[in-house]
Amino acid sequence: MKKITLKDIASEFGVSISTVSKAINDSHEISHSLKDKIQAYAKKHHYKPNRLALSLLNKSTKNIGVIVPNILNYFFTQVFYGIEKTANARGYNIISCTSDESYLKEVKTVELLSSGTVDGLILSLSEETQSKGNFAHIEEFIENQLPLVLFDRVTDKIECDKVIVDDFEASYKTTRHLIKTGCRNVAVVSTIFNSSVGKLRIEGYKKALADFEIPYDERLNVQINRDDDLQLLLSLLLGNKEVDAIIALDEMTAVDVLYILKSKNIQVPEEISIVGFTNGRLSKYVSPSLTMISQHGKYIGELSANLLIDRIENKEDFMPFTTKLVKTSLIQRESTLSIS
Amino acid sequence: MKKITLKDIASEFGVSISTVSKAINDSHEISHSLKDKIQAYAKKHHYKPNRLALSLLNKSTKNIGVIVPNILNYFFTQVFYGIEKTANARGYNIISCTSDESYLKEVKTVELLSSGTVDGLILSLSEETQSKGNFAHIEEFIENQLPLVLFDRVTDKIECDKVIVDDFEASYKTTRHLIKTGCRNVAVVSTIFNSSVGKLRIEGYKKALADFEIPYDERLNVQINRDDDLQLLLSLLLGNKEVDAIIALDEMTAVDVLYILKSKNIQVPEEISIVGFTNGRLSKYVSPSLTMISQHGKYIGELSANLLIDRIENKEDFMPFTTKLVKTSLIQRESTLSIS
DNA sequence: CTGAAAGCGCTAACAC
DNA sequence: GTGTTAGCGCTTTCAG
Repeated sequence: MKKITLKDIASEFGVSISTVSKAINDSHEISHSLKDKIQAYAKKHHYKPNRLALSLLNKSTKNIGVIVPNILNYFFTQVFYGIEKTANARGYNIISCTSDESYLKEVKTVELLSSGTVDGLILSLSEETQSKGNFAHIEEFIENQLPLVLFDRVTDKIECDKVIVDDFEASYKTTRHLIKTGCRNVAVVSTIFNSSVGKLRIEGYKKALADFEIPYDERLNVQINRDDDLQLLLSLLLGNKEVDAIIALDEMTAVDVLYILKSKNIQVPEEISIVGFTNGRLSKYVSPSLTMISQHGKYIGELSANLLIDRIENKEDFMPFTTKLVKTSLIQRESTLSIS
Repeated sequence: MKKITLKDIASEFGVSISTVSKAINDSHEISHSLKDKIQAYAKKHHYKPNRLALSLLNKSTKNIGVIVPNILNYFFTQVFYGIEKTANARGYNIISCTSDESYLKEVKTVELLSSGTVDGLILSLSEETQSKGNFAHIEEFIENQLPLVLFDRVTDKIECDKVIVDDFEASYKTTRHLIKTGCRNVAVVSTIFNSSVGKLRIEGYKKALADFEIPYDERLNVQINRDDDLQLLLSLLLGNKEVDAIIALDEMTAVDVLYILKSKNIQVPEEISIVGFTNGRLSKYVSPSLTMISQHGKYIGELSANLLIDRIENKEDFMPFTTKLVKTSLIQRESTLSIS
């Protein structure tokens, strides 16, 4: 049995198509007897109005697009989870896409989504897009009158609602914490030095150093490219200076650093403390467990979805754009010393 | 500037709407001069045909629906990744939904998706659906002539393409491996005893025991409910008998078991070996690292997507339904003994 | 109470 | 070469 339409029901009862429509929508202008019969028939045959037709008519799809750089990253998975949950609760579906950190794929995806498939978009910029600094595709998206929420990886060049992690404060308080536990030579290992997020974290780190009158040392700021050998760069770092703490800007790197230190028989945290960004599943279970910064991904997702849907449903009122700053939490475990 | 339509362009040039359509689609029946002008105008104003209108016309949305029980589970994230990748490569978008292991949410989602939003569906049954055994919603989906691929958590009650992990073989070979390393009392800890997958794994386990003429002992088959205290049940298990190996049917449980054993000062693998299902990110990094069964999630996703899209694009030909059985790999790490 | 007609944005026969 | 018409599935005036 094929998908059933109003037309089918109409011819079945020998009435017009609009009568059927009204009957199904329980209009008062239709006689009870007819309504009952038609409704029963519709139920029996699992009639469901075609969403495409409705969307075309109402200019509202009840879909929202989500583009994240990499779904395998636990932080984004969590955000995604938060988005999905609140969007569903508010009657929206998610069209999910991955940019794979590629500028081109991001552009293509945004264009695709802007041609009528979604009522709005939640996006975290790909690394390549951020380092390129070319945002024409999202400007164009906004010109189509479609609301956009940028989260985590954002840019000043675009005016829209944003949800960002307070990365500056996060690395500031982390660095300060490390210093208070007695560390003097805090290094940073970053795989995301091109992204807005990576830069903010470096700024917070520098600010904390400055506040404690510790000079910033370029050599303690280690940038890791995709093909770089972390082991090698870490050896260089350790050869340079008496490093006593390392902040890793992502979870994977934090764990890798831990393992490299262990293989070098360096005691964590006695000799070197480690703190990592993104409190995922790994950090709790490695040994020693890692002190991490939680970004509250699920909450960020919820916030973004609510912001977007509010915007979708109040298109007339021009609310000013907001930027929500989500504070992080430092989750202390075994890889750092306690403040004495 | 609002979204631009054919109508807008038509009135701009004082021609008919269909002329514009033809011009934009580069039809030979339109004069070069007009075509050039219209195409230039369209490009300049970022004209994009409305996908909803096209979908309504072609009865093809180029969307596929994906419903997984829980996106935070790394296996499903991987499958999802695989689906996304190949669907995109073949020109399809993903509408992603989570059932949250709830029967009701699954039913609602399937119904929603069946009303014209997608060309087909990839689904892994929620645990509640499997234990309930009620598949009316997906039968109804199939009646709408929409192709369906079931993966991992499947059922015999539905005829469609399926992609499943060879869970029987997986636990068979795992159990056999453990026995060959000298273990005699292999226990199983399952949180998914209601699901098809969980049951198959128990079957494979039993078969291996039988092949080695080791009697099956009910007490070594531990079922954990969501609210149960693993620690307690494990203590009971260990009090019962000289357990020398534990197979955990999911990664989280494997890690938990490891930590509980460590807290009891039981040596892994010298006193007790551990093997877990799902080779996620945790198992490699805990200490000792865990021997795991990899289900090749990404590959399962790719396979499912290809199967579905093949079916979508060859609706006329009645290909018989296939069930693809994906073999697992046993990834040996430190939590098991080697075969001497 | 029921039906005809218009229109959402687009394409494809079929005229002119 | 260009325009008219019909139709995808549906809702919504507006007539009857």
